[in-house]
Amino acid sequence: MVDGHGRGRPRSESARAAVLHAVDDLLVEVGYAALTMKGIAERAGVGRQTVYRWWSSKAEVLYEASVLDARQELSVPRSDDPRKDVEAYLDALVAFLARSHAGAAYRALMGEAQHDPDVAALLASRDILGESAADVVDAARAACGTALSSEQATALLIGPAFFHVLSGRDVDGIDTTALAEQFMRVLEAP
Amino acid sequence: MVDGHGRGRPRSESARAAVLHAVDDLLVEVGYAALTMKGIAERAGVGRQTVYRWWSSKAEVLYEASVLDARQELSVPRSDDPRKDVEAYLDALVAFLARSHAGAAYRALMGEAQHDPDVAALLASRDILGESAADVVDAARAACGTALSSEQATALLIGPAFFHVLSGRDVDGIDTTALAEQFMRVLEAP
Amino acid sequence: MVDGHGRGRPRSESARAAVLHAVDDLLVEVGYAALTMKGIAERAGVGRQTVYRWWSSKAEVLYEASVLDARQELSVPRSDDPRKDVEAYLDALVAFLARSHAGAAYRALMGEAQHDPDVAALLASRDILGESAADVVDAARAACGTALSSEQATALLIGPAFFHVLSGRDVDGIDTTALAEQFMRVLEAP
Amino acid sequence: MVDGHGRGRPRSESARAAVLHAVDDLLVEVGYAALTMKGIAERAGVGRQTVYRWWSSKAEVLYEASVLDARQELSVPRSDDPRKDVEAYLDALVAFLARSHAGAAYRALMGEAQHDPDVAALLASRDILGESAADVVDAARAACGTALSSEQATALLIGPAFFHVLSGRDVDGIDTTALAEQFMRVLEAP
DNA sequence: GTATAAGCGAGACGGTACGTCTTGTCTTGGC
DNA sequence: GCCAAGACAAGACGTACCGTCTCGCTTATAC
Repeated sequence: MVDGHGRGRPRSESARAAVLHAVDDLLVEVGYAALTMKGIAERAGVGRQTVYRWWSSKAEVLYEASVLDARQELSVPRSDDPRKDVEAYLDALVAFLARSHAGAAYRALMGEAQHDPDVAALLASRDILGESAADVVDAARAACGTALSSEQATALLIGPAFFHVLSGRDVDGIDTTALAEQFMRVLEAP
Repeated sequence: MVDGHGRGRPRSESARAAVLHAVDDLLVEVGYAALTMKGIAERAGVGRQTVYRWWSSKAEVLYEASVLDARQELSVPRSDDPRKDVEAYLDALVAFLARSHAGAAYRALMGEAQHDPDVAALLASRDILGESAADVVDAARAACGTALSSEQATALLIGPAFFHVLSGRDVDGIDTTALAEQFMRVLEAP
Repeated sequence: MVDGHGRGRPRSESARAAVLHAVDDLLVEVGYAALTMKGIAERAGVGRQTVYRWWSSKAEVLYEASVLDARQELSVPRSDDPRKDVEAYLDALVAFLARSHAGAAYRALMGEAQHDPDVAALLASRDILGESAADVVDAARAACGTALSSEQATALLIGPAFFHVLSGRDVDGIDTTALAEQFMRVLEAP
Repeated sequence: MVDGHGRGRPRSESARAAVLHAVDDLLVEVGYAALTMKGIAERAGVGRQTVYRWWSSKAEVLYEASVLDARQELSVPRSDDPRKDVEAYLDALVAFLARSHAGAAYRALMGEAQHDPDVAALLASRDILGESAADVVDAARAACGTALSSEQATALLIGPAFFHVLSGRDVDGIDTTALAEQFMRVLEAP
């Protein structure tokens, strides 16, 4: 009992992995609406109670399955040029939101959060987009000496692309170079 | 057969109104997730078939019931000062997205659109936010002689506030005056 | 609306028949313990709600499916000789309890009634065995001028065979001629 | 290894007693239908595996917990008057079947035996009712010089009361004096 | 005025996911 | 090797909603 899980059979790591794998597959195959706890359990070859024991909703499973991927996809290397970093980040953001597997999960959860307080709380527990942008935003703010708060700058950076994708506009119409330039212009204002 | 509906009993306007009224009430009372076609029909005192006859999903009913009202909430009077108009529009936008009844319906549908192509098509059939911003955006563009396209400017105007609200951030933290200024600064760039 | 079922789609007689047929088949195939509402519905090609709508438990379905058969199997023609009628009834009773399809259902329900008050009430609503014996019992009582009440005579007639079968004794060891003679001897007592 | 249990920790007598005690309590509190192996284990403060290790079903636990006690409830002292002994036995039988704690367990198992061959075999392994009646039946048979076999006489003695109780008839309506007289009359027949 | 036709409320239909429950087994650490 | 704890796969429970259907009734136009 070194790991504090008390007595009894320990949690099956293989069952956990099978569930997370299954939910990943199913999201692509059937979409979020047709994703069900029953379907996840059956696809994972796992009892339904086992899924309910560790996750309380399909949103929670999806969140755990995708959040790690999301953080990785949204991390971009830093360079000496803040403007270039901003543009690279915007490229990664658009790729994530519009084309990535994990991004589809994120959009589904963000959507669900609009009418389910539990999902909203889940997403709020980890501000995936905000965190991913924090480094590049702070570097740009420091370089420009702007008066904008970190939160204002983050919304300014992410907002336009976020709105573009979530409102269903054509993703190819996004000019990240221009977005980066606009962002820097605001930060450089006296 | 003056109105082209052929023979047979004409559609009941009172049933239509009862359904739209019921869906409005129910959204507030039980939320989008618990909104069901069955519940709408029962609340409206209407047969379920009658609801299905005219709308194919709860999203369609909600769209007709609430979202179309959004346009009036988002229309702001024009003045001679584009900057003031931009700020007034942003105030209306934030009030709509974060505090309005119709805005809650809009956010629910926008969320649903992230994983339901039918709802996405429904929302795409009329770009409510983009249309509402068109006048003020075009006026500002004309006044500043910017190189930004209408679509770029729209995303720049709406995006930050949109992201702020949909990502669950504190609504009171939105400074529309600052957002308007940032927007104008980008448009005024050489 | 002549038959009082009010408005709405009328009950499907084919669904009712399919359920009763299915429960009959399943009792034989899988036994009472493995009989489930889910199984009945699936076997009948019927929604589960449809079964629950008209019967509240597997016991009720089984009761409705078997009671008519039971009454028919237990009815014996009357003759002029009460002793012969008594013996004929006992033959029918033993055949029903020990060898009949409907009798298996009856024994299952009688067993369930020992620990389920709802099933007990269901069986009490129609005293199948008592009713079936009433004619022959009353005729014998009239012929003998006994002091035994109808209920006493019924228990005396049915009891020994009933106990023999339900306690798991060998059915072939039942001598209905002897049982009939014993019964008549008690009735003929001064 | 003097007591034949081989190596390893010996069976815990306290666990065994706790299980039997728990099943006794639970039968009264929740009834047979709601009695579960899980519930028994939890009530006894015992692992589920421990219950399964020594009994294979709730019927077996119940049998060991209650039904074996039945023998003492059904044993009546012998006198010189077979008729009085018969009546005393019938009084004990009715009290057991209809009012005793152990009798409730017996009726539950008898019922279960009607649709579960394992339970039927369990009950058949020891003919509790028949054994309890053997002495009084044999004494009466000897005193009367009847032609009835032991099995026939047993069914005649027990059957009417057994049927009366198990068919849900009013227990207070049983006249054991009359039943004893009827039984003796048949035995005394030429 | 009398068909004909379509809409209406009601509610049953077959289907299927929900979240909970019990089953019997398995896997820990502790005694 | 037994024990308590508790996770495991399996699958039934009874409820809810899905979208469709079938009723009798109502309300129109068309003949």
